[in-house]
Amino acid sequence: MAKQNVLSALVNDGPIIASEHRSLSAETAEKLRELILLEKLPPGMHIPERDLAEALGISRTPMREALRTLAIEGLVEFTATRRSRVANPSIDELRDSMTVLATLEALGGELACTTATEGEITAIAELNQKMIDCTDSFLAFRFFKTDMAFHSSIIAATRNQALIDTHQQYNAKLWRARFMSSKRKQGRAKTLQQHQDITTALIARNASGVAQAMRGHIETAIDNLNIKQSETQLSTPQDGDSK
Amino acid sequence: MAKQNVLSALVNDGPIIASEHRSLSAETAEKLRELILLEKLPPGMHIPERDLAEALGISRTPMREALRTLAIEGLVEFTATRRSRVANPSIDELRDSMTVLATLEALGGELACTTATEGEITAIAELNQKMIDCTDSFLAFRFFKTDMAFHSSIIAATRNQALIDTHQQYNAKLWRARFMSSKRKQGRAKTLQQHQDITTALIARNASGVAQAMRGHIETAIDNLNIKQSETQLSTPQDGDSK
DNA sequence: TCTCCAATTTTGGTATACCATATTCTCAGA
DNA sequence: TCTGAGAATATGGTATACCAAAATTGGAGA
Repeated sequence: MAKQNVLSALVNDGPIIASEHRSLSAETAEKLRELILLEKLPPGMHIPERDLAEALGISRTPMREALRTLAIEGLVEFTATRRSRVANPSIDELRDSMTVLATLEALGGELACTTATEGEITAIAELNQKMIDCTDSFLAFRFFKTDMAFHSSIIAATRNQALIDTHQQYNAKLWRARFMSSKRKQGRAKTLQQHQDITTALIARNASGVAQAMRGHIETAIDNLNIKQSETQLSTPQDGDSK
Repeated sequence: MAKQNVLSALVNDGPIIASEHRSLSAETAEKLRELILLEKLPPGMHIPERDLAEALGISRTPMREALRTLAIEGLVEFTATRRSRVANPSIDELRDSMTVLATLEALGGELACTTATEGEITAIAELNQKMIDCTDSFLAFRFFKTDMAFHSSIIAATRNQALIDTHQQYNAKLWRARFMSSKRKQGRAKTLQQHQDITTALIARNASGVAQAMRGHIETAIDNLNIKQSETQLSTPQDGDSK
């Protein structure tokens, strides 16, 4: 049974231990999120809840809940007959999501101009600086994580919980696409310039300026997506299931 | 046991029958949605999954899934100890959500100007006309439903599935608040004028005009919310549980 | 009468069993 | 060798049992 072996290989760390008061299903959701984003579970792969639950040493009940959670986030999708698989969004779908994200970020920047404390703006500016320091290094992953933190910090400064939640949702859904986009070294200079523009406008509390800068920033990511699409003719297979 | 009686009273229609191929949990979610929006299950009321499942004639498993689904939509929330209750959003939270909704609708209007077919625009204009016809009648509920359809149709015309999904999510969360806002007869003239402005701009495919009109429209709803708040000093109790 | 702690009850989390349907496999017939 | 029908298997949906933690209750002691 090749599939069983593939799934078993995911469990080097032994069964999941609830570190805090969090439930097994929440732990499982987090574990799955990581496995999907790192492509240990490749896009399109079928996820039989029984097998994967067994591989992770838990029962189907929390696994089902975790899968439902990830389906909401867009990392997992269901076939017509309810079988779950790792989502494999088309470029069009990613573009649609990014379009919404661009609007959410623009709103966030606009609101943050009136709600952010001086301390929060300072922290955001420091993240901007940290990214500049990371640019020339080999630390692509740290660069990316700082990028994400920069954006999330701005949204968090709005104190609009609905916006924070929805933004977080889109971030999860787009994590992989943005990570791939971020690896394009050619785009880094532009990224840094745009971040600088955002930071400058934020310090000046220039609401429309921040909104425009953030919208433009995400639209660049959409452009990168299009470039990536034409360069590598969609390296992600339609069905990653090894069965 | 008073609580049991209250819950049992919800089930005049007998156990849930899956009408199509839909799962029990999906049916249950829809049933709960209705019960919550019509305040058969009042805001703040605790929902013990065992009792409510029994009242609806199903087991806990699909009930749990339904509750998770509604929690995502914002109609149900969980306490620190995972007990579920009907959401009772504060005015501030509603305002936050409406702020995001305003942005989503503005984006929708903007996109629709390039993606909508002539037929879709015609259908939207007809909904606008239908609302005018409803104004003077006693049909507050039909007026409201047409209002919702008007907005959803515009979003649907964007064909941006991410936007459609997220918009639908916010609609569900804000359904009750918008219904209450819609009952203010004083605001109807303004509502109709704004709808007319949106329709006119849409027919002209004036993207920025539609966006601005739709944003302004929702912001009026936020204002209504504030008025409502000062008028009736929050008639919804902090805890509707009758236990 | 009030307070606080322990016993009891309630409640959510998880595991498991069973069922219906979807999917896959096998092999007879062309 | 190919096709298709039926058997065998896989898979998701639901019900149920049990457990640990939370909430409630009741009563002893001040």
